[in-house]
Amino acid sequence: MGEQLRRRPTLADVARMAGVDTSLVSRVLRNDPRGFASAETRERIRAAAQEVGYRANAAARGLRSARTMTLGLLLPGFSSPVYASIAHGVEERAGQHGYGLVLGTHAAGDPHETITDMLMHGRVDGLLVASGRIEDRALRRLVGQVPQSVVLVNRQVRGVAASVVLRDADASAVAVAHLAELGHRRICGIFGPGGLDTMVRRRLGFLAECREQGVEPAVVEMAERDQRAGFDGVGRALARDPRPTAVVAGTFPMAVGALAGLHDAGIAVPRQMSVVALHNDGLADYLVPRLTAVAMPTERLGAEAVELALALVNGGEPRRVVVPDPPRLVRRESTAPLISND
Amino acid sequence: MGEQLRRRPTLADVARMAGVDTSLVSRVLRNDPRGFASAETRERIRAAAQEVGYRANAAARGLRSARTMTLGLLLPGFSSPVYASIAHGVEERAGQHGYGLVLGTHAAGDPHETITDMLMHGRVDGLLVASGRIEDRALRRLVGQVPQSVVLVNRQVRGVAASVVLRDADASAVAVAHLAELGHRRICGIFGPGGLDTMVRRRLGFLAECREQGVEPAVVEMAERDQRAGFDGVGRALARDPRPTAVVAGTFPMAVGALAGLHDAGIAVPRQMSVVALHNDGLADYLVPRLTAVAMPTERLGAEAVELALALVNGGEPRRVVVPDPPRLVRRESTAPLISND
DNA sequence: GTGAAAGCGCTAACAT
DNA sequence: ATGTTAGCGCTTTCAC
Repeated sequence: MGEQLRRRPTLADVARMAGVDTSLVSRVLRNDPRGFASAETRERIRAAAQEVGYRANAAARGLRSARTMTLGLLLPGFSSPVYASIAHGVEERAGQHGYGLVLGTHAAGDPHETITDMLMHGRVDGLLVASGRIEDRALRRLVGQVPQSVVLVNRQVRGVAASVVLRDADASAVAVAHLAELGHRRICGIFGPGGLDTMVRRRLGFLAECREQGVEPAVVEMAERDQRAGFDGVGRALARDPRPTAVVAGTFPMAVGALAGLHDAGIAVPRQMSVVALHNDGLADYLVPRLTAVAMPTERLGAEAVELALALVNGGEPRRVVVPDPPRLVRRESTAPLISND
Repeated sequence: MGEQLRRRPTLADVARMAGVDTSLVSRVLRNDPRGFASAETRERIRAAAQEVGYRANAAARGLRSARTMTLGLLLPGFSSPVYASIAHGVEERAGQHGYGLVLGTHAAGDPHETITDMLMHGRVDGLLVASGRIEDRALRRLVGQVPQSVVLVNRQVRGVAASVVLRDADASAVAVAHLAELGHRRICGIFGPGGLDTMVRRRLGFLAECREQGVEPAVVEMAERDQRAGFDGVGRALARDPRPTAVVAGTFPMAVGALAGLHDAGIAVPRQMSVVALHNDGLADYLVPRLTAVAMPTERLGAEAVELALALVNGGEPRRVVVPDPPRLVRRESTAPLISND
């Protein structure tokens, strides 16, 4: 019959119940190698803990050990499928290491505030920044204060040594190569703002592969990278002379918007215009037509970011990581061989 | 010239620098009403804190005050637009109250583990459960252990007293009324699993409004509520005899799937079949055709859940809240007047 | 194999 | 208006 406690049970409660000292309870419950209690005592302690429903208080533990076992993840918002996927990868891998996740977005407030609060108050052991929107300067300033624990996700910034990115240039190349193989010779790339380094890499990869393939490239640069930007961007692509016969959209939402824009313009996809998205998403199979896309390992991106962050937390050196998995073409219905040359 | 500290500055550092006691620093920095320091001292303390870059240690503060200033949010995953929107509402409102957000999903692991960990270890002051997938029993068990701090979001469970839901039945009614006004007399509702209480309410509202409007209802119940379920579900709807002339999809992704399914079946929307989605999303404007949808106040749902949780944390009584904002029809291109009776 | 004691950084009750 | 004191619950030497 355990005494009924009104308050949260503490180590002391368990210790009293098992007739041992708190320190021993602590060691046993954490499987501390230095806590080699006799099998019998161990059992008694475990039973007592079980009985009162003991749960270590995270604050006390964190205060004492200076480890929160929590990682922070800073996102631009919850909406984009790419960020959802990254977040999923982060959460899963963090969980495998026994780490929890504190989430912050900066859709509304001042990004630098959020960042500062999480790291500076010691709420998290490390911070993953997966937002393209925070200014480089703010980032450098932050990292100047706590260099050991900030990892950039899907982004590189001069002066920040720890980052994980994907093979963006190769993704563009895969898209272009696919279209070239289908016979397209005038391809338009619709990209987001040139200030975002993913976009820079994708555009460079696009241009390089066009040259490689003997394809005439056109580039449209938009101020955003959402559906509307794709919708508007494809209008600009159609105005080009000579008109391209295929489009590479810099993001998945842009491709969705491009599809809508082409439909509104009365251009049939893929008969009159082929469309490829950079990044894949479950939605692709439910669009009309089903969207050909270049799949990128976004979950793994999140997972690798966690690994790097934990390495830093444990005193490792900052590194620039490129997730090695190659981008992979998922062929669906929005691309087809070039038919007429006009 | 401030001494350069290697370690994180603490209250004691600031106190020493300002030539006062730590307790005074604590009070001044928190604007504690009982800490009426002289303007001059206050300034000195603020300056010192600024100089060394003092940030209160969250663990120590949490340990002492038994408040973490953090809320937990349990989601089924990051993908669904509805959950993204709820999460956004939660984060924003929590932030307004100075609360941070710990995120947990249970896409992969055992949901009850995640829940337990967050609440039981005192990492969060309250927990918002926005997952339809966790079994009622597990939920009741959890709430039995920590009744004061668990709020169900978009869900009601017998035995759990604190919850916030939307006017689901009214959303269905809005959709049906719209279709009835367009002349439709045979409407099919495609819903997710009957075990989810949102789905129950939407189906009931659907049937009630059909009766009200003198419309012949058909109901298709799917095991999921994603795009695929909508795709497959619309196939089942088409097989009904007499064939319905309009479809109400129980979720937004289901409507997306339904659109795709109808296209594959060669049924023109809205000429041959009207489609309405329950819940709205930015994607609606970029589908072909643009999707008519019933907008529901999901961000506010999240915000209200935060309010309720904080009320509980502060000793308030659990309540069942229904967000009062009425569902609102957003008319786009996927619905049209009934043309032929066959 | 187990216990005693100190202290992480902060807040709050009680002085003065 | 400011300082003293105690202690939140845990981990960690160091002793025995």
